[in-house]
Amino acid sequence: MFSQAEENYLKAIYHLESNSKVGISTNAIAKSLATKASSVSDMIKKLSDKEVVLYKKYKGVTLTVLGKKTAANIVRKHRLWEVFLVEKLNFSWDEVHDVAEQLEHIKSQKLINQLDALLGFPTHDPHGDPIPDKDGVVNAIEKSLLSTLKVNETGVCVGVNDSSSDFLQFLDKKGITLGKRIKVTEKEDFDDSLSILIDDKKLSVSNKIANNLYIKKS
Amino acid sequence: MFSQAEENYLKAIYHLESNSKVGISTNAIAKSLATKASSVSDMIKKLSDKEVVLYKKYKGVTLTVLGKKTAANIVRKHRLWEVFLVEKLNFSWDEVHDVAEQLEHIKSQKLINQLDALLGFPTHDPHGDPIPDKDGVVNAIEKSLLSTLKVNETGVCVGVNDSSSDFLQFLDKKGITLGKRIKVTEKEDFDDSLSILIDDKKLSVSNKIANNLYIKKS
DNA sequence: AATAAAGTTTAGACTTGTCTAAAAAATTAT
DNA sequence: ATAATTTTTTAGACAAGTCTAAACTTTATT
Repeated sequence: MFSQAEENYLKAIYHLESNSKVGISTNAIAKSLATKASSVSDMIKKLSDKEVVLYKKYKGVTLTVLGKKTAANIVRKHRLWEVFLVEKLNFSWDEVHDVAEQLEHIKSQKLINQLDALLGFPTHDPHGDPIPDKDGVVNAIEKSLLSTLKVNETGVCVGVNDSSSDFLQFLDKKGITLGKRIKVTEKEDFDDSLSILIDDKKLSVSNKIANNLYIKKS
Repeated sequence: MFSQAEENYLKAIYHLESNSKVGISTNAIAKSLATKASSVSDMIKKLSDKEVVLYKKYKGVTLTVLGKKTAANIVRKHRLWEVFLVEKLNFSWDEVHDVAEQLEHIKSQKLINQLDALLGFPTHDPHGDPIPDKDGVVNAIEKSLLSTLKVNETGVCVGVNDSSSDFLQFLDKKGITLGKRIKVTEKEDFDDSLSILIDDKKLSVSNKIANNLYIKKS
């Protein structure tokens, strides 16, 4: 059994590992959890004792098979709760994160199995992120950043890279939601902004936006 | 904002106060939370500093208006989650308590308001206990222990005094569920056991059972 | 009313998780 | 290859919450 703090560390390492092939540094974990490197050092020792991470002093940390499975299960719970909040309790996609951060630590296998069933066994959360299955296996779909599309290419919005309220509310305001088809009509060289077509309407989006919106090319 | 530990103390005091008109003793709280009197003494000082309890050394403790409202809100959340687990996730009434103990500490006003709506604004939890409203007001119904019924009186099951799995599963096995009508046909003097009629079937129940089942006389 | 028993509080210690400051190791730059 | 910089670890401290043991109050007994 893991404490909430331990679970949060496992989750952070899990997310960091998905974007990097080498061991995760103490500093990276500290940054991701808004804590200090010294606290991370302490916690890593505990997690190593519990055999969920591999740790060599000064050499960074990697999840063991058990650690990966444990972390995936926390992510699974987080994302299922997000679906629940949006689908059943009428939360918008920018409101769910903080509550799901709390709900993900609730301990009950039956709870999560039944929740999964109630929601119709969803595969993705409201931000387009895949929900790991019971064994921690993730079925990731092919996706690209909008910024990588070339002029005249089209695709469907399938996810976001930044889940902050600010960004999500901005997308809402512009009418950019998951499932919408986007066509890139122009690219400005000097600021890398894009002109896009969405719902037959013309929209201009900055490079920052284009770097945080995932598209499935089609 | 209150920690989980603080919330658990408030809830314990709230429940103890409902069965007693005097200040709640340190020992009573310790017993109810399965902790030690010394720990209770420490915590009571913190709660007193936060102005949710009134405390005079050696004289027991009572909730302030703020404390009562805070505690009622935790109970409200606990019972709404219990309804959710039974109604939406197919838990049985003997399985919900431990999970609701965790869920009651989730912090989100919107979550609980929407959950209330999803459930159709229930007034009672699966064990027949009343759900406090948003202001902490409880609408208790008239109820009596089965053991207080006289021969030939009838009533409807409306609650339990003991919510342990063992007792609830026992009731399930005997077919005694909330809403069922019961008629007392006989009372044995030597062991205070009862003969009852439920669903036109004759059943014998011990005094212990009769002392833990609430009935609305009718 | 004095004493015994029961209940309550305090003192000091321990655990978890955090922090700051300093020491040690690894990396980068010259 | 040595110096400077960055990263990581250790040491010591602190807060929350708990415990045991001892001291202190209150209540019960005779």
